[in-house]
Amino acid sequence: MKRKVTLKQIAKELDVSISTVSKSLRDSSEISEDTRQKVQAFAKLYNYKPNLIALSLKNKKTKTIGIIIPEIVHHFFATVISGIEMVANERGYNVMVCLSNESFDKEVINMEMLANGSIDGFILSLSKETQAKKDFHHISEVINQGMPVVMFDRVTNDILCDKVIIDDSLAAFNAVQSLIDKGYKKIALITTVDYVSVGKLRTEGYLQALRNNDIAVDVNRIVKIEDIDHCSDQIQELLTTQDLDAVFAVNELFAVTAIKAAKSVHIAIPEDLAVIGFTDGIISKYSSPSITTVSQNGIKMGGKAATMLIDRLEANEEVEESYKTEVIETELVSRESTPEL
Amino acid sequence: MKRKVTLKQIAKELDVSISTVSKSLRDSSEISEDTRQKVQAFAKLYNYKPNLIALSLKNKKTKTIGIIIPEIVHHFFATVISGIEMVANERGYNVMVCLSNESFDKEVINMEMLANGSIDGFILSLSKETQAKKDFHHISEVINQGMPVVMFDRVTNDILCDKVIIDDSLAAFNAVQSLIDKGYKKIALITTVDYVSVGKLRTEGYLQALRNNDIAVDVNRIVKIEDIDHCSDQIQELLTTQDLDAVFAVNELFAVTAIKAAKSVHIAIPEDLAVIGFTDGIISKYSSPSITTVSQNGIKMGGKAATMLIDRLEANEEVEESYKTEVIETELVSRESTPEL
DNA sequence: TAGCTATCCGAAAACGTTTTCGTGTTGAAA
DNA sequence: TTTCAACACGAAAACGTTTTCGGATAGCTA
Repeated sequence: MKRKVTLKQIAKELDVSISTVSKSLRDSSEISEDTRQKVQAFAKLYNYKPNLIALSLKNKKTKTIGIIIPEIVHHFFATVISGIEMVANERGYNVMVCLSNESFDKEVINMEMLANGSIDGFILSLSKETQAKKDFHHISEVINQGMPVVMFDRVTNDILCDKVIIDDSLAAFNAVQSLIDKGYKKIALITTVDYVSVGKLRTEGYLQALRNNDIAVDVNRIVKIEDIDHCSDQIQELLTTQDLDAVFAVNELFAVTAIKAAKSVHIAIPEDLAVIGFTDGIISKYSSPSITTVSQNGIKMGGKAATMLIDRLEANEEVEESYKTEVIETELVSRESTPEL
Repeated sequence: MKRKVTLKQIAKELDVSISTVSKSLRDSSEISEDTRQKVQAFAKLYNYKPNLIALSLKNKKTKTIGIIIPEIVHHFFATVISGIEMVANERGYNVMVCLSNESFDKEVINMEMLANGSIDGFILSLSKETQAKKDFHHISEVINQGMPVVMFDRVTNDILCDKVIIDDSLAAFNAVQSLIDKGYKKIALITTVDYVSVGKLRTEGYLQALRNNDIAVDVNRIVKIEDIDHCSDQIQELLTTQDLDAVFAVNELFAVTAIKAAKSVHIAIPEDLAVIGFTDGIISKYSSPSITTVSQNGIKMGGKAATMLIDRLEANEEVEESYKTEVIETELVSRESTPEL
């Protein structure tokens, strides 16, 4: 077992000073060709690599990005991480991932943990609990300490920082409009409780689309799911009690659950009922029938978030103080679940 | 913007030495009650938190675990991370995640990156390319440097270290046996090319099950997928050219692709053809029909891997040198795709 | 030969901790 | 009054870097 070699050891071995070794390895012109070569050869032989922790301490830069997301077992968030990681790696950064598990407390703890020197900046998406509580002191705190933060998807207006979002409302509007264009009229909505920001926005898009087409909004056709694990019953009730020809679900799970619920009460998809979802996950793609969905492009979101964060980290001076909100365009991916009527 | 406060600043402000501040905050009995209280109050007021990077450098411990996985956009790996993160957090560790994207080079780069001080130990699953190349020098190197490594799922016998796996062969055997028990006889296999370790093992389990039940192995019923993105054609050909009553797929994607392919050629699932998969992902659960599958329990694997790693990191001495391989039990989750015949 | 410049290298500070050891003061015991 | 222990605190080293500055040597010019 040979431990990692340090500058000091090389210096001792070669009987020169630490400074000389450091300079040699960085090809400083201060050092003679001879010494440089000798040191470099020795370093190569012993596979010297500078200790990143020491560098972090010295430079006050860790070259690491902290990511805090509600859950990783969620295709959308996984794609976002993937996007972040790609850009980060390209630009010489690593990522630390923390999961809030939708808990406010864990979000706070994780942020405080990472804020104490471990990372240069945050990319985060709010937990449900945080959104419900509307308590963002932990975020404003790290921003106050001069640490850049980029929020994505689940954001809040209460915090001023860079953001990457999609136009949830518009995307929902377009989705519902596409149903209407295809001839559907009795369109139900399966959405989340209102405090989930994206759920609320998507609901608004749905309502707007109906209104724009002079379709009366029937509250009985709207079901708001509180507990995602037990949404099946509520959805089934919706499908059996209401006369519908289409369903707009604000996420993939609601969409596929609707399909399963429909099948169990012998409603044929898509013949009797069209279904459209949100978030382009693998379920929609591989479900039978495959589900038309609003694609969020997590890779792009993550990549954009990382770019914004790193750009800010590496901005020469803190001249440009203005925060931007990037809107990633969505795309309606047409699949089998929404044929023309 | 108030930057993070350091010991030095507190010391200066209170006109005492840095040592006194440090000791006061750690409740050392060396310091008088008076001074201690004064310092602690001041520290609290200014929200002092020790700089973790400085601690890492001093203690030569980062309290961070490095994770290297082939892909994060893969439900199984996401659950493993989730499991790791849970245990790690409980024991005061953070995680850094790197993705190899199934590339050998990126795996190597990531490992070298993290090995230079950023982390205390690795948890990793090999990329396909690494498995194909059989080049593990980067792993043995970090182990040689005294850094603990725990491998999971995609492991190799060429490296001695702690491992967490499932009994792929046995699990596959059980899956196929369950089909046979239900009366299926003409069972096809959709598997990967051989260099993917788990694919090979699962194939062996399939073969063993057939042999044990005196069912002749028909190579025409075995299809090995090279490119997962274009597996559809190969699978469709299998289904149309062979006379089958069941299919065993070594992963979820193959299983669901088989279902879609079957539907497209009007083979009814599960009436005409039963399907069983591997890896308990969301697709299997939400597919229609839902797919019977071998559940791998990624949470448990991740948790176990983290426990093993941290235990080793915190072992008093390097007394216990013996590496262990933990086998996580799998479970056959019965769903709609495999009714009794 | 005196002085100057160029060349090469080392000492030391800094980043923020923790910890060991030393030191000065105080009070009490002898 | 002397001695000693207890108490309270500070100096400094250490972790591994980078970088600034100063110093030594050599060769050259005047």
